Amino acid sequence: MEDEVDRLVAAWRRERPDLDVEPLEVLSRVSRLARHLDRARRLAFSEHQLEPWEFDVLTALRRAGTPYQLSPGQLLTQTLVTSGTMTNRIDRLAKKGLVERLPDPSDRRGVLVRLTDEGRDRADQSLAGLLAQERAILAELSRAQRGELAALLRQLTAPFDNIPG
Amino acid sequence: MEDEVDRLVAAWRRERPDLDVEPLEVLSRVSRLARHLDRARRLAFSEHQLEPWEFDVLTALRRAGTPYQLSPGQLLTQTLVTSGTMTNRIDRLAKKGLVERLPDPSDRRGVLVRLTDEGRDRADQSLAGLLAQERAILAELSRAQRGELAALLRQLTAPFDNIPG
DNA sequence: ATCAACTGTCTTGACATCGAGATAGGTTGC
DNA sequence: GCAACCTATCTCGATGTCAAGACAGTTGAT
Repeated sequence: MEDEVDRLVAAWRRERPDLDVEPLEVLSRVSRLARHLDRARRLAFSEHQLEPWEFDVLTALRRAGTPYQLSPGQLLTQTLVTSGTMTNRIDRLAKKGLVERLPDPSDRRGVLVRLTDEGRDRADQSLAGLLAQERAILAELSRAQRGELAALLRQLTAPFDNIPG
Repeated sequence: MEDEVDRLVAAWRRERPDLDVEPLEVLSRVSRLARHLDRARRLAFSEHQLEPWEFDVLTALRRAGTPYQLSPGQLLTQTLVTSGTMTNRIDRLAKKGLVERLPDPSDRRGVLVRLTDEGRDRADQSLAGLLAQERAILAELSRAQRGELAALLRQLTAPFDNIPG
């Protein structure tokens, strides 16, 4: 089945036959798929009155295990946003009572962000919903294909995640 | 090589062993890779004093071929933004002299957005830069692997691009 | 001890995006 | 012809994000 990127690549080959646009076959699909996923996630979370950015922060804390706390800095590397954005996110989540800010006992510059009980419940509930939706999207592929795809993507993400970028 | 998603999945398996989090192996990588790509693109385009959103619009018009014009509606489906966003983008590009707005002769509700000569040059210059950068990122994979990856991604994007979503 | 360099978090202002609704023009069936 | 519906684009207000810089606290070299 053809997709929008097939059309995009065909158009470039017509307009700029001098260029090799093969990289777009992979990376334009990654960007476009991510945008589609964002929209789908926004819809899935709206049942739980949660925004995608709230989900990202709450689940990062949930994954940390008891006592469900991380520094803003640790949250940055997991969510790939800037520090100003994270400060703002924590403010809003705190105002909603889903997290609380505690002083870091071992570094007086530092802060620890801790999930409240309600925050933990919201994270748990919405994760199940997200997984159901993602499973539906991935039903296009066999289990073996999903494994292959994950492995290929890992080769591309690993350099970003390991070399400090 | 391990990436951040491996750590994320391992954490969920420890914290929520009752859930099957396999979908995250694929889709969390797609989302994170897209964010990394955004940052890399922003950097690559800054040499040409161009923002990623400007690139997206200018190249959509460039791909259309002479006379390099499309309706705002056609630009929407290619760039996956809302109509309000597109109006705003066209306004700003027009103010910079990179596109111009013309009335659609066949539909008086409609508008045609046309690339100026300078807009076409900027699109052509920045495309070459983007491709060079993307090639570097994809050097992690063999040509055959890139082909496989593109094919697998196409299976996921095709439903979004074809069923009106 | 002290000073310079570094780190972690927050502040600020500019700006791009979204969603909902407004407006004007087109289309269809009767 | 005309009424009801549809479509294309734009307007507006709210909001989330970023980049750059401020600030307090920490670390390492001397």
